[in-house]
Amino acid sequence: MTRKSHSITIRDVARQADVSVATVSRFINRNAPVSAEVAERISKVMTELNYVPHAAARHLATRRTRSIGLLLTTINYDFFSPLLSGLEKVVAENHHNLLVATYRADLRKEYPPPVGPHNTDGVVIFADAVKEDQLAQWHRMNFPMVLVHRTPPPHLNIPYVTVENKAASRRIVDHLIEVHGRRHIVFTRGLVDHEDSHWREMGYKDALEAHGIAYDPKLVVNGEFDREVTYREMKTFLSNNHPVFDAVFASDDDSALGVIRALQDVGMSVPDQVSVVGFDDQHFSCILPLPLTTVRAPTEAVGRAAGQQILNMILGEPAEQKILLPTEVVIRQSCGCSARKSMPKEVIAQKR
Amino acid sequence: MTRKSHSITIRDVARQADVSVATVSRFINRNAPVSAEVAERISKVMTELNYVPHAAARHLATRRTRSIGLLLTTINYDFFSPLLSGLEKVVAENHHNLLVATYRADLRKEYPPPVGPHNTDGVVIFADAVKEDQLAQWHRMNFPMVLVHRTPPPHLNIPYVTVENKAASRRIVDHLIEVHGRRHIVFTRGLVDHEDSHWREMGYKDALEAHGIAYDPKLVVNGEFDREVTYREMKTFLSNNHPVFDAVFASDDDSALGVIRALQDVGMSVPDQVSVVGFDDQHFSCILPLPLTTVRAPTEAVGRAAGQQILNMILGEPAEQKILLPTEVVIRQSCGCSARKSMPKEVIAQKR
DNA sequence: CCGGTTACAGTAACCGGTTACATTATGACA
DNA sequence: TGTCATAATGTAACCGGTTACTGTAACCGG
Repeated sequence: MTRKSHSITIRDVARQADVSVATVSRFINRNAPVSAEVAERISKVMTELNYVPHAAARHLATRRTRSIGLLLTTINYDFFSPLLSGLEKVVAENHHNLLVATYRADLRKEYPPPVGPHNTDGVVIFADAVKEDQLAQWHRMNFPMVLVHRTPPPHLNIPYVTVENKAASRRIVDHLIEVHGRRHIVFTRGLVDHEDSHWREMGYKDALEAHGIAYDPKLVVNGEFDREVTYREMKTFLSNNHPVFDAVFASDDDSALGVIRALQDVGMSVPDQVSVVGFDDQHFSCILPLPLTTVRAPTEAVGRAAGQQILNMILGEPAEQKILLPTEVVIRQSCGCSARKSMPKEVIAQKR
Repeated sequence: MTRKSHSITIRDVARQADVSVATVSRFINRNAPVSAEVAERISKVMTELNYVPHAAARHLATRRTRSIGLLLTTINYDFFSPLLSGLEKVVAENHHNLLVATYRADLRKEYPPPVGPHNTDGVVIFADAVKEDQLAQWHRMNFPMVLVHRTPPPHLNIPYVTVENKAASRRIVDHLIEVHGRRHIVFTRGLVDHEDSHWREMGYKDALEAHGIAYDPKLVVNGEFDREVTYREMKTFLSNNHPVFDAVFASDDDSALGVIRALQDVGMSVPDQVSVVGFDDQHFSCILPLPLTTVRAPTEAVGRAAGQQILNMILGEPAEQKILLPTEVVIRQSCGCSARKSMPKEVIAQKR
């Protein structure tokens, strides 16, 4: 209110340095030669006046915001920490800003996305944070986008970066079958609209089929990538008369925790009676009482790659249509493999 | 480049709806009466044209960006996930945007802070992300700021929100002394410039003094709030001839992990020989092989409070000068208290 | 010495909104 | 009926930068 805020402008600098605003602008942006003498004068006045160019004015004139948006469904989840970290790093290195926003489904009717062409030069979109029609519209107007942990809808060639879900899921379920002789494997599904969940389930099915095991929909439990939900659903599963099972492939590490707890509740021992494996290799997975056998997803690298991509697109340089980062099965003990006697080395070595 | 981007402007809408730009503006901002008939027309044209006001133009005209900045030293740390989550929630609820930026010390010489008055209507500053002279300058120009996990320098009455460090540290060290009879307690210090670390050390000293135990600087180890650093420093500590000790108060949970690993390396048993306690109650702390006795810091609430504060300041409403959120000692097993037989309930119940 | 290039600098239009001020129509009230 | 408040709308200046266009002086090869 009444922020008269005699903010000092480029004209103040120009006047004080006895040059034109154009010259000051050129000096700031180094996009045209300025004599050493004048440069010196401008520079001095700028620090004297503590001048910082007004971003909005610059944006308006250049039609570039130098900021990129990140659209998430939620932040409240450890998973996003490395993603954000990787993204912010490359965005900052390239002198851009990062606008982080969530766009929950219930807001979609009433408001347009909080970040978009009006706001940013491009956006990174996680999973199903925005709907297809919005993607299509932005695509039509050539607005730079990179999808993360999802693929574009058909006929929209929007670059995306995600991780190898299916093959790794296949391998970790193979491990359960081949090494531990498990044949009745529960899958706790993630969020239904989530491609990660879909492909992890595909990998699961693949593994079953490859070993001549029939897919039994009764062995699939909903978990929503959530520890608590998975716990509840597993309890329900266990309290009804359920098919025999001897292993659980949880769609992520967090839900694996819910699974383990539910099993312990009813007195089933992990990993002796039931092997449990997860996905993601989150920060906590290696330091659990029963270190989790899981699939390592390079989430920080996903963030970096997405940042690199969106910056390329903004600069008009070519972007990869598809970046699929490799994942890796990490054998620990929750599947039944032998225990080490102390906390694993990686507790320490693991990059934060 | 050559993004001709015939972005549709308010004048396009005005022309098509056969009204003036002022009327359209008034309709959009609902800050002056517009006849129902005209409103209808404008509304229709707007959706037809898919018009979204250009943020920069609006910012320039109103001198308000409707976005608030968050300045961190680093993101790569699970600790920030709940902070961000809480902050983003209230910022979004109040129709503002969140600009997340890191400002590492090595950038400070060369660049001004990536977020500031040129960019945002106010900033939330974590710990020592910006230096005192910068704080002073912003304060002088009345730029809204809220400090988080730090207090303002003397004579700058900048509102801050942080957690109760000293009293809780005192209590958890009391616990070590009174319940477990420990009297030779190592403290692994956090980052030296970090107030949290400072006050946690003060609480530690208080507890010692209250029990007539002399403070021994040889029992203080540097840890920098970092698992790996703490591990290394503890190893160094243990390999030189060190004073006898029977407990460790780590300045945060992450470093407690490093401590435990270092102790296990040299064959000391936790908690039998040495009690270990931490601070923060991070997401993983309750699911460790040895669940950590620690102090719960309400980090998500800190984020929410900071958001509320900065929004108040921006709206010119009064802000609390100081918000000190309570912390709570959480007794688990790493101090030597009795174990429960399965994973603690809170693994499930804990809010994500 | 001349035409042409280049280095350097200034003027002013423009980016797309907001809003102070002006204008007209309308209804209320004395 | 004249006065006044109010509703509804328009005109144009302004926010603080960038940049197209223009101009001058210095420099260069012939």
